[in-house]
Amino acid sequence: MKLATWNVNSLKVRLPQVIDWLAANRPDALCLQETKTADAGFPFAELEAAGYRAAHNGQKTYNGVAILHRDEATDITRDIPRFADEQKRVIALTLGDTRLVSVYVPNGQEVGSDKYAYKLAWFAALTAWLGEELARWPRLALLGDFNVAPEDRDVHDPGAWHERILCSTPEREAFRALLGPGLADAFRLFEQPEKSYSWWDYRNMDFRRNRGLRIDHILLSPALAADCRSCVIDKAPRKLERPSDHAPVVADIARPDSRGTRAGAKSQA
DNA sequence: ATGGCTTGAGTGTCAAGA
Repeated sequence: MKLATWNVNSLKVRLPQVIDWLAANRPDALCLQETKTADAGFPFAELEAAGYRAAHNGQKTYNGVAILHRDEATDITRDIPRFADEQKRVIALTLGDTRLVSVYVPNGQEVGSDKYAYKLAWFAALTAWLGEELARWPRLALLGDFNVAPEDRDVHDPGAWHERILCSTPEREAFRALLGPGLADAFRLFEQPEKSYSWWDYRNMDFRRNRGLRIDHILLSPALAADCRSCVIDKAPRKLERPSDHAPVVADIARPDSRGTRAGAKSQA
C-alpha cells in the first residue's frame, strides 16, 4: 500500500494541486496537515469526485489535519485522548488492519518560549498515547509534519541551525523517544540522496538553492517497516506556482498477501 | 539585519509559520 503525508499550508489554496497529485500518484492514503479550515469548509465533494473519502479534524485559520483514503475506514480518532488541547493536530483511522495517524506537531517558535514548552509537552502526550495505539494495532504508520529535523544530515546548514528551533537537543530527544524501540523512520530504511529535505522557506529562493530541512516523516511499526519497499520525498509539487513550502513524503509498503510474490521474485534474482 | 515570503482574517496590518 502507498502511504503519503503532505503539509499543504492551506487546503483551500492547494486543493487543485492535491487533486492533481492524487490522480498522478493514487496513494491508498494521503495525510494532510495545516488544512486551515473548519470541517464545514472542507472540500469533501471535490475529493470524492477524485475517488477519495476523507476524515478531517478541522480548525479555522490554523492547524487542521486530515486523512484522505480510498477504502472504508473504521475507528476514527480525533485529538490525543485525555490531553487537553484546543489545537487540531491529530487524526487517526484504521484501513483494514492498518492504523494510520496523521500529526501536525507544534512548531515551538523559539527554544525556551511558552510554545516550545507546549511542543515538548505535546510530544510527551503523543508518545504515551502511541504506546496504546501500537499495542492495539501492530500494523501502524505515524505520518506528518513533526517539526523536528532528527539529525544534522537533515539540515542544510547545521551550524546556522545549531540548537535552534526544529533542531535543538530536547526536540531531537523527544523525537527519538517517540520512535522508541518500535518505530522506524521509513526514509532512513533506504539509501537516499545527500541533502534530502522536505521543507524550504519561501524566502531567499531557498528551494532553488536547496536550503531546507527534513521535518516531514513517515514512521513505521516493525510489521510495516519489514514490508516497506521505498520511501521518497516528492519535490515536484514544490516547483509549481503557489506551492506549499512542504513537499509530500511517500512510502510504499508491500501488502501482507503479496509478500510471498515479492519473496519469490527476490529469490529468482 | 529578526527581515526576507505566504496564509488567513478582513480592508489595517498583524499573527504565525519553520
